[in-house]
Amino acid sequence: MRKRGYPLSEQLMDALEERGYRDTAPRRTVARAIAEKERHFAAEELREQLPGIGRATVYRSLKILVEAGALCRVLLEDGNLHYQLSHRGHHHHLLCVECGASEDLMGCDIEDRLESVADAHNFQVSGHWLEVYGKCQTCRAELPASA
Amino acid sequence: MRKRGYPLSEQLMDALEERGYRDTAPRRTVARAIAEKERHFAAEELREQLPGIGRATVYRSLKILVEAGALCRVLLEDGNLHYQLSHRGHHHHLLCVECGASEDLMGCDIEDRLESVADAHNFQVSGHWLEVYGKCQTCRAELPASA
DNA sequence: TCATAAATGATACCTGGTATCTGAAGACGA
DNA sequence: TCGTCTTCAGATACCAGGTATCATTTATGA
Repeated sequence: MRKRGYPLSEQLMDALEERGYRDTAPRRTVARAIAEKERHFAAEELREQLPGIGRATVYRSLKILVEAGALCRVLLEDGNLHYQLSHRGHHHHLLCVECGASEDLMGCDIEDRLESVADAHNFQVSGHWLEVYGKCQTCRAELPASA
Repeated sequence: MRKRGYPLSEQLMDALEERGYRDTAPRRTVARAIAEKERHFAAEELREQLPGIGRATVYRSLKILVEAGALCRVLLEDGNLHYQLSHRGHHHHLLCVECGASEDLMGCDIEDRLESVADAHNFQVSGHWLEVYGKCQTCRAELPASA
């Protein structure tokens, strides 16, 4: 849950401290860089942006932030794995293939539908992965060719 | 579409020939190995099973079989990519996390639901990726603990 | 302040996959 | 059946993204 009134990077650090992780300078640097991201990003992209921070540290930080629910993984259409700031709790993404924007899809009824379809196969659902690709509102307006 | 009455490996070869690929001994070997698979499998697993076939050949064969629609990719819960024989056409998988079985989900109405949810966000859907994880009928019967 | 556990960064390694290149094999017309 | 042309195969080098290892540094709490 992103809260207003204090910096996003602090919220990331808080999420780590809640889970017993220490407050260190490299982690703050990573958190600040992530907090400035407006889009989903690749791990390697983040690393290149932080030449002073070790590779392992960047990857470790991403991993624990995902565990803490502050970041989530995004699977791109080309199979690459990206990260983005997360509303905690289960949700999906509408990913724009034009501009890379991503919109969160929360509290939709796709889960219910899945459950009932799976039920019909006597299958007990424990999890799922869903990413939706397409064109966002802005890009539809800019490129109305196939709208 | 898998047809009855002639070997699956022949159907795989046919799918390749339809697309202009040649009928070669290594490809037949790969096709036969794939045809015997009852589960989704990793590329590397297939390769180890075929020590006489070059690494590149195995990967190339998988690639063109996917392009030809005879195989499809499966994203496992742990993020690994596997392959499995495909009913041609768009479908999803119910993947059992206990035994690895996978059931195809065709002609369900999840797409429609996606469309309408996306519509509400002024988002034009062009594609999606969906995998469903859980427990299949057989495993539910064997391990009724959390059924 | 100090002891201790945790974190860091350098680096080696691993996994899964692709690119390159040379020789071999299939396709096909004469 | 032969010759030619194209595709294919296999070896191997390479690459990307990520993890393991380990000596050193740092945060933390008594």
